[in-house]
Amino acid sequence: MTTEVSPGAAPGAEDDGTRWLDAAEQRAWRAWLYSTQLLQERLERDLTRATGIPHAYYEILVQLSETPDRQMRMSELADRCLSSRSRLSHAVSRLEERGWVRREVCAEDGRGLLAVLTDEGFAALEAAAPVHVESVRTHLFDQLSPEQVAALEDIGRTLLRHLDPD
Amino acid sequence: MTTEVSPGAAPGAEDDGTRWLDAAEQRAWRAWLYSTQLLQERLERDLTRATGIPHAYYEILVQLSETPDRQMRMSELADRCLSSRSRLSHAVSRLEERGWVRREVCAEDGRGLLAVLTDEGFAALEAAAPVHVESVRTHLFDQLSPEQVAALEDIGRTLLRHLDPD
DNA sequence: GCGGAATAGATGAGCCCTCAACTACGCTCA
DNA sequence: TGAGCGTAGTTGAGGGCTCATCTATTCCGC
Repeated sequence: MTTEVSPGAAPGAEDDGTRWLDAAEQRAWRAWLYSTQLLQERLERDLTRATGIPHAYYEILVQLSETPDRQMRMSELADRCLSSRSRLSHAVSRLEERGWVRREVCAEDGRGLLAVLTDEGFAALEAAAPVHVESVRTHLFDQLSPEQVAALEDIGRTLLRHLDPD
Repeated sequence: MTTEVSPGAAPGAEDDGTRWLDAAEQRAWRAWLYSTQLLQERLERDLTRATGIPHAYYEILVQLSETPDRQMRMSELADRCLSSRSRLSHAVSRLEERGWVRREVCAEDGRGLLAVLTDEGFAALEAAAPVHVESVRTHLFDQLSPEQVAALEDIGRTLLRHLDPD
């Protein structure tokens, strides 16, 4: 039994209707699975060790910082961070405890809340950004040729059209 | 402030020594980050909903099933699963509770333990495999051209040489 | 053989995430 | 105007992971 190849693929190749992976797909799958897992763990570890900020929280700070008044509705923030509402709610609570974000009531919609990036939060992001970029560069872009970078973008965009059609 | 581009990149482009990302790198980074995140979440959700098996546990069952006697030293299993010793130890405990794996003392090394895949564990893997392959095919390979699949393998291998030089 | 370093693995605290409720507010239509 | 439905966001339980720590065993040099 292998991951994605039929249990009997080598000898008998029974047909159970499953579209098992061929050898090239199997190799690509393993390469993607292992490289993304290791890269994510590496980036996460570099960032948290140096700054104490998990990448998911870093992403929240980034999204808020990119907005004109450094504030955003919770649900829009969740969408931009590819986060569930629940996850964002928990995360913003933690960021509030650190004093990096605060919640404000939303004037237009009594149900809504605004997440606001504080000056402390912005400072934390400014301190973390160079560390994180260096890590991304070291473990990703320094390893790839310009052609590979272009292919990576192409593949990523292709997958996003399917996974997140907006 | 953007993720990987200097805070002042647009107007002043101050030089603080950080090797910020250029526009193409920024696009590739976002495409990789979002697509891997969504794809992993999607595969994880498909697998756990249909079978109750998290992907990390599935990987353990796969590795054990690929070995001749369906057993392996804990530390080798951890290496093959790209897992920490601690993570594997916790995971095998959960798998033992389900009756899918059992631990056996290792004859050659009194410190060591063998993780053994049970018949129930093998059956669980056999049931889960078609579901998982279908998910991988639907969300990954059905979306990509053969050239993209080849590029994906190439990029993954390149990154693995750096991240996991064995 | 014996003392110290290295290796194998387990364990528990703490953190993050998911999932399934749950509250609160707005919108629509009779 | 108020019943019902949809939307915004929160909450708590439960599970998986990390990190530091701990025990047990083996290896190695003297």
